[in-house]
Amino acid sequence: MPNTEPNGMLHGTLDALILKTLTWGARHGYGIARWIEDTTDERVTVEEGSLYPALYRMERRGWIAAEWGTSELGRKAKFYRITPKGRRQLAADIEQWSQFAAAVSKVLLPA
Amino acid sequence: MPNTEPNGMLHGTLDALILKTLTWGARHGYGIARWIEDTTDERVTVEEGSLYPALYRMERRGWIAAEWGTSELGRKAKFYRITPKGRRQLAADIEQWSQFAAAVSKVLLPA
DNA sequence: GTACGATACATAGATAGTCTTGGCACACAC
DNA sequence: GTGTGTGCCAAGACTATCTATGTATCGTAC
Repeated sequence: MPNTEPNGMLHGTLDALILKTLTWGARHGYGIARWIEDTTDERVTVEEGSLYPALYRMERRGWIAAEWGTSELGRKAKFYRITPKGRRQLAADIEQWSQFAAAVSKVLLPA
Repeated sequence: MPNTEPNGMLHGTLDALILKTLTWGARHGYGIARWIEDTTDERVTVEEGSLYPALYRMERRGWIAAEWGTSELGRKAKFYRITPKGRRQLAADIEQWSQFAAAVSKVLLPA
């Protein structure tokens, strides 16, 4: 029974998830969302109304770069790749997530 | 070097952190914030502008109950305790956090 | 005697990001 | 010819956090 993630828990982690996805190669927006959902067994879902604003935001900040191309199924699609600046951001985000997740778990799941 | 948590990463977890804190006994708002920061080695900080609205919200929802009393230092303070409804909510929140954190870590920190 | 930091609560407004909903376009299967 | 999957986009609502500020008391240092 997937979809354990309802409210705004993605807050602050969506960017990192997208950046990390792109380290495996360029992908279009739709493909990014599918990949994240597949990888998390549908426990993290990415709504399109969250995905595209996030992509614009990150492109504006220079973390990713976009280019129009053709999808595997022959459709017009915009492909994103991660930039060097994006990789630095990702590294910082991952460090931050690790610290934060460990801290929260220490409170919520004490031995 | 504490304070690794900047932006709105607390989103969706603050309630659970507060509820969990109260399972160790009734506390006033200020004490809750101090306890969370101490327990996480200052890696999670709780701003007062986030704390008090959260307490009101949870009281309104019946997850916690408030009562005026006197602090350890002899000051007037409002003490909160967790209700049975709050305990059920906490259990659900913890389950949700575990699933979510595991899913995100699977993406961000692959072996 | 006053300036400061810690304790303790409270509110207003800004901010930011996600979610809801809807629309467009194409392809394929039934 | 209808539905489902692919793919993009935008407007607005929503919600929670953060910033900033205010109140008040107390102890301590100067």
